[in-house]
Amino acid sequence: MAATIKDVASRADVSVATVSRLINGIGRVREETAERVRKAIEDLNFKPNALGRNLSTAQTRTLGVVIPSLSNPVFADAVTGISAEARANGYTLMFTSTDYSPKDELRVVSSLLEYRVEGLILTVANPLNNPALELLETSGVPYVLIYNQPCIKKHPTVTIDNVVASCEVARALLGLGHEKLGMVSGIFAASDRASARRDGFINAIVASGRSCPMVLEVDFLTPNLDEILSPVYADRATAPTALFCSNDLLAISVIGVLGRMGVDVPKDVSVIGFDGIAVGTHLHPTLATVIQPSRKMGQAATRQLLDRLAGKDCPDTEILLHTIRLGESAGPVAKSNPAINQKPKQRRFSQ
Amino acid sequence: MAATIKDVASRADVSVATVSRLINGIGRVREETAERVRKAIEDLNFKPNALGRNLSTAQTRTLGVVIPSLSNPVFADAVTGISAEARANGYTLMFTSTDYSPKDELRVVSSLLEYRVEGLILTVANPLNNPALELLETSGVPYVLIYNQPCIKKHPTVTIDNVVASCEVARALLGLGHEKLGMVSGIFAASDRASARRDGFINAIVASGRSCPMVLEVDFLTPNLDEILSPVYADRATAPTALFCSNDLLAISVIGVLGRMGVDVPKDVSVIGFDGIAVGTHLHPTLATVIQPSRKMGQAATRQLLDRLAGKDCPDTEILLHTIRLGESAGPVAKSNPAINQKPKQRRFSQ
DNA sequence: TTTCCATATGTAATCGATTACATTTTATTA
DNA sequence: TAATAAAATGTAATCGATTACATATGGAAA
Repeated sequence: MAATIKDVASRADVSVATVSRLINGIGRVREETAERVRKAIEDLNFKPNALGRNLSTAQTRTLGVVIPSLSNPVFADAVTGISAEARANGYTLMFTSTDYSPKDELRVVSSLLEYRVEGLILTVANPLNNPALELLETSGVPYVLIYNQPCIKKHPTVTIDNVVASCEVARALLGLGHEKLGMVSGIFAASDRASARRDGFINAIVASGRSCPMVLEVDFLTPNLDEILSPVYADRATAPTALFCSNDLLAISVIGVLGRMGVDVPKDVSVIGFDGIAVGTHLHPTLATVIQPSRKMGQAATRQLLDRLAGKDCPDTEILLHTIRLGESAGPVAKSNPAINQKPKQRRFSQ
Repeated sequence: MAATIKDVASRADVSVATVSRLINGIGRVREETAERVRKAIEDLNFKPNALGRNLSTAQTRTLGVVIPSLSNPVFADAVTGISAEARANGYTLMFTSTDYSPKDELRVVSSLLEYRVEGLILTVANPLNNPALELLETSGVPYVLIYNQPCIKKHPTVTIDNVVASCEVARALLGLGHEKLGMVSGIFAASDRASARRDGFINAIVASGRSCPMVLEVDFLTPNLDEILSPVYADRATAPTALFCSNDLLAISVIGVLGRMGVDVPKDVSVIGFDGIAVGTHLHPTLATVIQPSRKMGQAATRQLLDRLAGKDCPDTEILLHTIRLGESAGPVAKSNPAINQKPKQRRFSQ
């Protein structure tokens, strides 16, 4: 099949050692010989077999990436950062997505370990009592979590402070005069981020002396947002005038659904998301959000992983800075209350 | 470091052959012995080293994926499809993005070949005279293009018919009564898709006896859309009443920019995109577009690649069906032409 | 008990590189 | 020119699996 180093060696009439030395630029090779070898490589269209090399050197120069899904641009952005930083350092990625399934997490990590990735970057559903992470710990292969919340287990993590950011969101909305706040969130069980964002949001509101805001939990994969939001906004007098959504995609959907219900954003309701995905800046109105430096996060995680591989010791948790962007979708609360509209309504409270 | 098959063998007091047989379920092993070996594997936390296995079997069960960018959800969706189909067949992905740089294409393909991926799925900037594809051809490793246009070189390709789809877009817009059509496109040199979409669009219009529409080429990475669109829409009497954008992200940006310029979509101008990314359905107005079955495309490409690996022969070009979605962003041309720019008011659509 | 065969297990070559060490060739110096 | 150092190259073990083939073991049939 493909040419091997032996084929090259015999064609150039040298030993495999000489070919190897030339390929890797180690040791000296006479220019005359080198020329012969180069020609043989060219002629045979030889590419060194990374399997042989890796087996011999016990280095694969390969990193594993495990994320829930590429459908959310926030992960895609992180992977872009990881990919760039990895390639800049001569590493190739073995990539897998888990569709938010913990069972897949374990299977996938196990498979990556067999391929002897030198390290892994991952986002898991929940880092607490996570079998995949436990497997990683016993295996001794370095890894870094991104997006996940720091937890008691002290997994190496690069992330932002979701709780603080969500507090800031609450304060910003209160600062705009909103008194009736609400949160629309993805499933908490599937995401420690969503939980942290809820906690920060609620805490800030409660700390300000107000009562607990309405929290709507929606399954992001099959969103029937209409059904959930329309009863709430049937009575505008009691409905929230500002909604915090646990991620930008959700926020965009919420704005769309509200629009179709005749509720204008931001005139009637302010909406703010979380993530800072690029498309948000192009919308009209532009999306208010918490910007995570996703690409940089991927880069930083890769950087840290490479440092760990090099034996440097790194802080367990690396917190990157977020930014709040008060886009056009969030504005001051409307002065006057719209016409009263009474209808029985049902709400789903969480927590 | 990590336990090897030898460690397991000596701990279970058997030969490596027996361990190997047990792991792979080949041949017979006495239950009593099997139990000892299983225990040793458990005790040592042994994971077979894929490098050794692959070297010996000359199979890596690995596929390479090369795409321009994950920032466009259309590629992310395809990768999702690839990932799912690959995993279902026991394959792992080696993933790389090229940032639309042909130089990176070659480098990256070369690297994947060294890792001995069994096949590749890729989207390149331009399949004509592409060094990366030439390398692939001489190497004999099977590959399948996705999204790329079929060309003279007969590369195996899974795609939709961009030309036909764009013709349909033109006809649909004409059918809505629009006479002044325009196209906003990404750089043609960086994408054979963009070129094909332009060609189909223009051809259909010219074939209908009308003159060539306005075509605006914009650099997608640093979009100064305002500067390009505002002179055009300074004079509404001559400006296009319908814009075809070469992809959805661009269409979303265009709608945003128009909105900020006081031009309402779809009342003043209809906008239709291309790709069918998920977020488009959640916007208000929902995005009119050409839906590519991206996920399915990734799946089909993987399927075809596996078939090729299995020695089946496949058609060079596999064309999947697209769908035109006339979302709310495209509507009938306005009856009367506003002589003077007027500020848009609250929009309200039913259905 | 002996023979024979199926089953179970072991031995050692192999995959394609790297690399320590040995050996040969070339250049330098006296 | 011989002695010696430096440079160039070769030999063979090694990485961790698989697997063809050889051998050992045990039970059934003769």
